[in-house]
Amino acid sequence: MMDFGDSVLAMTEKIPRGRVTNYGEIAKALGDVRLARAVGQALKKNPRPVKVPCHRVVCSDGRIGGYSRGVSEKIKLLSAEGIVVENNRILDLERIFVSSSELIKS
DNA sequence: ATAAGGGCACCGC
DNA sequence: CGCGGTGCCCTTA
Repeated sequence: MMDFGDSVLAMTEKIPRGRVTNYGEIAKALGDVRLARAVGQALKKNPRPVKVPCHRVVCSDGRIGGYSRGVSEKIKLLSAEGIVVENNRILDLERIFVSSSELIKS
């Protein structure tokens, strides 16, 4: 059960510290970009805090997106990793962005 | 089994 | 560039 969600969590865990990705990439890594929403659901459900850096997952447009515990907290976590967030937006997104290929790679 | 919601992505205006 | 509407998948009630 929760096979899908588990996969999502696994991908999320593979996101290096100080880097971020978007739901779509994770979805693509799982096979389809349309799974993006489902991905968000999986993270929202309640992954394993700290073990799964769901805060490193943002929107495809570079927006912070949402966060179960509050966007503010998410931004705080990102900042703590050196990720610059301005106006609910990630700066230098492409610089820290992790492609689906990277996620698929183990 | 059916219905509704959700941490989205994409296209069009 | 910004906003709004639509479509997909999965999960929970």
